[in-house]
Amino acid sequence: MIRSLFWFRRDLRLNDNPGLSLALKESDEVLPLFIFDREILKSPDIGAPRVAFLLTSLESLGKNLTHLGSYLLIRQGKPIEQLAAILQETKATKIYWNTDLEPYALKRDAEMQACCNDLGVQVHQVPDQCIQAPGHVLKSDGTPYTVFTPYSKIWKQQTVPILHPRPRAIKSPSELKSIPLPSLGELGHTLKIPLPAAGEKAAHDLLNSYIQSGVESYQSRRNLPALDATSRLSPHLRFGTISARTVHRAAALAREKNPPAAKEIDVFISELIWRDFYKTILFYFPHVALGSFRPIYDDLEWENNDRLFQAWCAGQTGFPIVDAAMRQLNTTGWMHNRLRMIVASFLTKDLLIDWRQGERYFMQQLYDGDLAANNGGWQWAAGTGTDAQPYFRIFNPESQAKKFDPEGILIEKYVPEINSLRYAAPIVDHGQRRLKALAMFKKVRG
DNA sequence: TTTTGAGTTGTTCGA
DNA sequence: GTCGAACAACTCAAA
Repeated sequence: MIRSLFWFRRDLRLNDNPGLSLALKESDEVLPLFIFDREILKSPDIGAPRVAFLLTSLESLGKNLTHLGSYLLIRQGKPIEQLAAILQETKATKIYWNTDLEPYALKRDAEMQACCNDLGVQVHQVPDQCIQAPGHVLKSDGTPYTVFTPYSKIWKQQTVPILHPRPRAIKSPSELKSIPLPSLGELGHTLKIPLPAAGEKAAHDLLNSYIQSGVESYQSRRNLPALDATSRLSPHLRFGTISARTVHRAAALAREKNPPAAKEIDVFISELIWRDFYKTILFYFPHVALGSFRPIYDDLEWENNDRLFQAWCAGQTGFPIVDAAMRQLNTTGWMHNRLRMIVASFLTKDLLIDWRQGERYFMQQLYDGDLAANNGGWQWAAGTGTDAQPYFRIFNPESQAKKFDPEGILIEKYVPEINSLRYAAPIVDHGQRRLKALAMFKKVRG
């Protein structure tokens, strides 16, 4: 009788879960479990939105497991200690998990692997996060790409892995002592904004409705934040309540069925490739998590004025499009991609504040906050990253607003006081700050 | 090794 | 108002 553990982390689903499928195939009994990691919970990058989304996703996962005749074992503490205890309690001889490519996770998992080696427990780590795992898209000399366009060209030549069907039943060992799912308050957070529907069903509902109407006009409408023209799948991809492969498959089928919309849908697929690209960059160049991809830019002399930073966070800069964007973030836990670029450019190039401060604020406020994607986006905007925006390309908040919110619908929604005396005066002069930013970059470029 | 072409998402200036 | 060039030469990828 073979008894295994399956460790859920960022893959909170039963559909297309390659690690879980493998565990079920190779075992008579599988115990599914999740561990609240104190290390992660106390990170300053964690905010109430993500913890709340996690809790709801776990609740839903637990119910779904119950329907399959199993259950979700929950523990809290240091993963390696908890897992060692569970291995002992169950006498399981194998453990499965899907690979997580973040630096902290890689280190933690390597330690767990070593611990299992000592205990004589077999470990199976299964690639899952990317559609094309790092190593599948490399230059001809075997090294990783650092430029997106050639990366995406090779990416598209690869075959996309098949989807793993949802298990029909899961046989688990008799119930172990589980802690009840903690409440948000118990984890030290309070949620002050609406919580989007979490869990696998919500993710599939979102995908289906977006594929039915939305994806066929992605390219034309994706840059207009006043329209609800994007999929909103990002938190689900973040927590794995849906797999990127599943999203890709649905988009690829829609593309086949609707050839006139192929170009529109290709841009949507391209965003999935960007997701793989930044995960791969983080995997091969983990220093990006702490500093610039190009070390020369670690010498930039940011002003880091705290009053300006607070005004940016609060959406009180006096620049309507920036304030609307920040208020969208603060009140919904989500920000449209076009707006993310605008506020990132504004923080770095107008306020001359280190991109890492903005990166952290985003992580605290976003439901979809993901290290690789968020870091990649911020480094792009700051001009410090791979494929960096040329440093002289500085967004003008006014022309961006004119181009992408021409009727001022978004601004009106989030900054209703726009035409009254109550509205803040601009906290900086864009023209002057632009020149200052150019000078700041010129200094480190010699 | 050397050479060549290209690079997510822009802005400003001057004709 | 519109349009093309400059921004500043840099780095990467591939031949």
